[in-house]
Amino acid sequence: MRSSQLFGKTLRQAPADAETISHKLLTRAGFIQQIAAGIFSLQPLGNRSITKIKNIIRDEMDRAGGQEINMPVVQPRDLWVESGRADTFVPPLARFEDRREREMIIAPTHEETATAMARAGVASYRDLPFTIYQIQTKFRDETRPRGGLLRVREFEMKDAYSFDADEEGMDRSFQAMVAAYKRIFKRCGLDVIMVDADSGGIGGKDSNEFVLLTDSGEDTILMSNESDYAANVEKASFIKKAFPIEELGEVEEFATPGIKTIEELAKAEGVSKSKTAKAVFYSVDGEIVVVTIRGDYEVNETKLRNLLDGAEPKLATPEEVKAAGLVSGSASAVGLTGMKSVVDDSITMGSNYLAGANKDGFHLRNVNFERDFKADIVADIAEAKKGYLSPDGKGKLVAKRGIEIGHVFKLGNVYSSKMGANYTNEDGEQNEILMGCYGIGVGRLLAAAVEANHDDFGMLLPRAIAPYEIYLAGLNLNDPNIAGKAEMIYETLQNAGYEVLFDDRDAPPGVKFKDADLLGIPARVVISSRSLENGGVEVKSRISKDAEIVAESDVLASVKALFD
RNA sequence: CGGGGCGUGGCGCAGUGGUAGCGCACCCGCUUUGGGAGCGGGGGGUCGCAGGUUCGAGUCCUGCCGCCCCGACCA
Repeated sequence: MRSSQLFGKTLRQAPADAETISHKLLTRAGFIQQIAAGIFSLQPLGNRSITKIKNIIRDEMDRAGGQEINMPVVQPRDLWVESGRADTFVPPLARFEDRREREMIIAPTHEETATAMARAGVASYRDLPFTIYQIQTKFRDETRPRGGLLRVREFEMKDAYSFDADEEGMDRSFQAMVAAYKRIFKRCGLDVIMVDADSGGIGGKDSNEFVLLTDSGEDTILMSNESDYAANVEKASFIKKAFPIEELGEVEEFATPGIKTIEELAKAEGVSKSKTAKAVFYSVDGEIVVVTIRGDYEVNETKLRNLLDGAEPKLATPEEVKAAGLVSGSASAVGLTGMKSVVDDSITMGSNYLAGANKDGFHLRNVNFERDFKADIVADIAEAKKGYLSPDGKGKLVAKRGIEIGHVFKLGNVYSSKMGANYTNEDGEQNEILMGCYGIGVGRLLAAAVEANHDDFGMLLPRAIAPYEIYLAGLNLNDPNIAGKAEMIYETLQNAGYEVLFDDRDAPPGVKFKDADLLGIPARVVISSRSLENGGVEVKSRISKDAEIVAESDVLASVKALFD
């Protein structure tokens, strides 16, 4: 490709509203164009990188036994009613009516259609297992897109779905995808780690995220400083501090004028926060749920939601608290009736707590679980934080930021049971197909690659996903000698199979060098009067400071050596 | 959805009531060619939209829209 023909110009300055490195560089380099919040077009260079990423993904999906399919973006809403997600998916489905007034949606993901495909195509265990995948557009009307391609509303995702007859098969299919994912990220030059994750709105039991650790990421990852334990904060657990159970004291009310928080209470009584039982009130589908957790921990709302069968817990508003007859600042589960009670297991690891008296300006001493208040559910709903003990007993947790590039789920029968995706087993009985699903955000992967690989001058894309492999710059092409030789080298490199961007513009050297650096093309070849005087052609890697001069006849060998 | 910020030429910005400007980019010519060149000439803007105040609005007021950041939320 000749620069003079290339559509898309580089920008000297990034648009003022670009904040993250990848957004700035991808825009300046002419890879992407923003159309609306979270909606982008790909220009030729960006499209080439994306195409390369997609081809790597296809290659590895195929190698892992996947079969490529294609499912529609526009779907009847009925399909989502079947799965139960029509009204619960977050963000809400984008919907419209077609000309026959049928309710349609724009798909944010494709579990429903994939399940429908399997349901139609599978009759017997002999038809299983298989894995299908596509690279397809999704639309999610996020409230807050951010960071250029990092978080968008419309995006291309590689989504794969596995279908198996039994648990062992499902696990095998899952592991095959995990292995493929590791290869994909490695080939894209990304050092990605796999962490435990919450499965959120997709459902299923186990899920793992593939995360690139970087400060520009929006996810918080907790990992052990001594073992390979790593989890998204939504999922992360830890070993809670346990205290000896004392002899249970008698409940005693005392005045606490002006005391509204756990901190104030603990301080006033001269005890650690772990000696308090904190009550937090949530509104869940209009019902008040009281959550009790030891004062030294905080509630993880994702864990709470999972306990409440996926219903969205929202902190109760002051009005709701009041309407329920609760006294904020002095509330506790003691003596409360008619509302659901959830207790974090930290409460069972201590005794004789301080807690609210449900009376303005008063608290209680020696409050104990079971004796003084009960729970409908006792479970771990505490948020892990840095410094806490790793759940595997090895080391402490440290917190890092990361970008979630991929996510894999063991879905089990979540969709097949609701949508009736069954097969006949060896004994002639009907069984539910067990599924897994596996996603990679393609554009986000590119953005992450830029976040991970750049310097002050521009991108440093790995060869596998750079739009071109070689940036060929001829300086002073008005000189017919240089122009002629540059054309010959262009021919030679292309004939050898390299993807070459030939900067044939009538521009000063500085402009060409700056563009070469900005675009992050891994190799640069320069021919100029100076290089010719020095004995030929200059060959330089994007990442190295120095160039080497080689004879014209050795360009090919030199480039090859540089790539090896 | 809560908080904050910003909308003036392709990009970056200046312009606090009186003729819409600057840098880069773009077009033409000449010169120049190793890190975003020099000189000369030129084109391009309903100042986000709609109302209002005023003799007069990019500038003041009201409403709306869009975009960005933080938070909430999020396969």
